[in-house]
Amino acid sequence: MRDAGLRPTRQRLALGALLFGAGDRHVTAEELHLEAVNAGERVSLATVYNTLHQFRQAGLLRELAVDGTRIYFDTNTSNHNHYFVESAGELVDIPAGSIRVDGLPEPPPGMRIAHVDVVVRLVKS
Amino acid sequence: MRDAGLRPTRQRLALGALLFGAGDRHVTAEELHLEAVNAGERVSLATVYNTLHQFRQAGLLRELAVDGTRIYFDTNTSNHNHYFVESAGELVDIPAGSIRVDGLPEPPPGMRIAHVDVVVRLVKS
DNA sequence: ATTCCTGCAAAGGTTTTGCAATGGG
DNA sequence: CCCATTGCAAAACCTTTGCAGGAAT
Repeated sequence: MRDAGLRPTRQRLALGALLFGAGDRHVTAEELHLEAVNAGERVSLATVYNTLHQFRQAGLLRELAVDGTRIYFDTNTSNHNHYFVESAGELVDIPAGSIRVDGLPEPPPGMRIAHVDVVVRLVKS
Repeated sequence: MRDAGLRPTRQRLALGALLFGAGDRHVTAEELHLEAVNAGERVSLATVYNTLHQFRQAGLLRELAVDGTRIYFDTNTSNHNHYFVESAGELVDIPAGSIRVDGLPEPPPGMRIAHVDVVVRLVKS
């Protein structure tokens, strides 16, 4: 955390423990805030937003835009893709390697590819 | 339009003309509203939202969730993918067929794949 | 005449901001 | 002691909703 130029404050440590203490996670700011409060942490929603963005800038989280109204953060920053169940607002990892994307055209001049996001939308059948 | 069970009102006709009169487009509700007003149409933002959703339900538009805070509508409903330039909030079609996605795993039981969205995020280089 | 549609303004949900107070280093 | 960080409340945004008036069939 110091490596990222962030002071290890009580709030950041608590949020970091929740985020990285139990495998790969997908959370919204509000979900994480609720979890922290339920765990007895005193932390404001504004600080949760700040912290999530700081962690993302530090490369600890990836931001996912998947439903147009919420922002999800993913603790797994490696190359992988997602299922999204719209009815539940639920995100699930698809293991890296199982999906292969071929045939990407050259990006327009002056641009480079930052990332390729693949979202597989699921509905009940 | 009647086929979709929608009355051809002045507002819907005007928005339809803007959307489908000039090739493939990607718009947000606010952009389309501004365009309509600039073209001298009297139409409210609420009606633009209503109309976009009705057109989407009728299969005339596809909804794209690409930046977590806005909803884009795409007049091209065929199978294709997108570049997204975050700095400009700009969406560009990638021709169908140039990208191939392989190796999709089986969806979880009781679920089926509604759609696969591929977004190639571009940054200035 | 009936039913659907529109517009306005208000409400809703999520995210950001301003600024005084707090607390790491 | 500094200055980054926090918390609160307000504001900013985008989107949806309620309902009265208006338009289409």
